[in-house]
Amino acid sequence: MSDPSTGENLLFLTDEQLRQGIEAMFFAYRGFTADPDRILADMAYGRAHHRAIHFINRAPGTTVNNLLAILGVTKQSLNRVLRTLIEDGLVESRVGSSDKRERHLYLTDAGRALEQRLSDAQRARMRAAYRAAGPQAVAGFRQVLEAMMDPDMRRRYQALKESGA
Amino acid sequence: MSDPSTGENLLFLTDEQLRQGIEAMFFAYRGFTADPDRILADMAYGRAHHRAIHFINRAPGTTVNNLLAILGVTKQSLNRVLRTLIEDGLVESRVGSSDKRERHLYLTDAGRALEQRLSDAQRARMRAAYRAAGPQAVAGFRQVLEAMMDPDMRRRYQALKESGA
DNA sequence: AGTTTACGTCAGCCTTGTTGACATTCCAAG
DNA sequence: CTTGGAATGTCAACAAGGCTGACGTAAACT
Repeated sequence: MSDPSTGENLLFLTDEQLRQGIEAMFFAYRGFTADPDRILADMAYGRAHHRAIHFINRAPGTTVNNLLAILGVTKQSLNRVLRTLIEDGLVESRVGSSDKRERHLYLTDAGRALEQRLSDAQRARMRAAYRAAGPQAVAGFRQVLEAMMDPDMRRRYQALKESGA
Repeated sequence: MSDPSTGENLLFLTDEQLRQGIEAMFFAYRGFTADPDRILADMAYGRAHHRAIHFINRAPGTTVNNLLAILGVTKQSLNRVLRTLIEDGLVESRVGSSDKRERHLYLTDAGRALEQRLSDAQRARMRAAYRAAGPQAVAGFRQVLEAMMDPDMRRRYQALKESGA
């Protein structure tokens, strides 16, 4: 029953199991983004706007550079998104007080309202999935996801966790 | 210690916990796609090609319509990808024998070779994550992902699981 | 015979990513 | 004080990969 070389059952590491995990990630991610996508489709916004709003809400006053690193896109790409959000009055960009080159980003009331709508929708699905699977499964879920991240992303994730907890 | 209304500890369902789960999905999905993306970048291919190749490999002889439903894109979008794969000799499209309107899709030897390269890279990361987290965490991981899928995607996922196991 | 289905294709549009080039502003080191 | 580099913004051009709409063809169904 156990792998003789390690004394441990390694059946969960077969290629077939890994393939199923890959497909599970694919299908689940689709569900994960489906609800906010529906909300955003009605406005002139897309997933990129959602991501920006999410992380600005999560770390108010964050700099553009920091947001860039978290999102993993170029400044030009982020700038396009950010510009529309600022124009539409969802995000406020304040020049840094100590370092005036930096822009610190904040959600306006309207921005927070949209963030709420989007994250309510996304959390509802997450909550349903968590509840269906139970606390122990959730712990495992988070463990595997963390192990799947690139090391620098894992560091950023941990930092967010600690700041929010 | 336990929620009085249910007699169960529901701390794992707090908004903060859900937010962390959302961020974990985001960061992990980036890692999940990073390795194949690097391979694909060298060729003229993208993530869309990878997905098509993956599912054709997984269900050889699948029809265009079926692939469409699995991938959740329009036929125009899929057709663009499929055409290049056929032109480049990675995918073969055979007219159906019983129903001649249908095209059945197969990977060529070259297609299978690329599929191997891509899925080797992706499975390597998956395997490392699985190994680091352990079998019990993996079970929880899969449970939560399944619960997160849209019902029809869950059905398709289950069907693939059974066909491959 | 007429309708529906499966597929392909043309044309055009949008979001969101990319690179490259260049201006500005400011901090900090020399 | 000057100069180099960092942080930011902006313009332009481009590509991938989604989308809709429209049209055509062949096969199958009724």
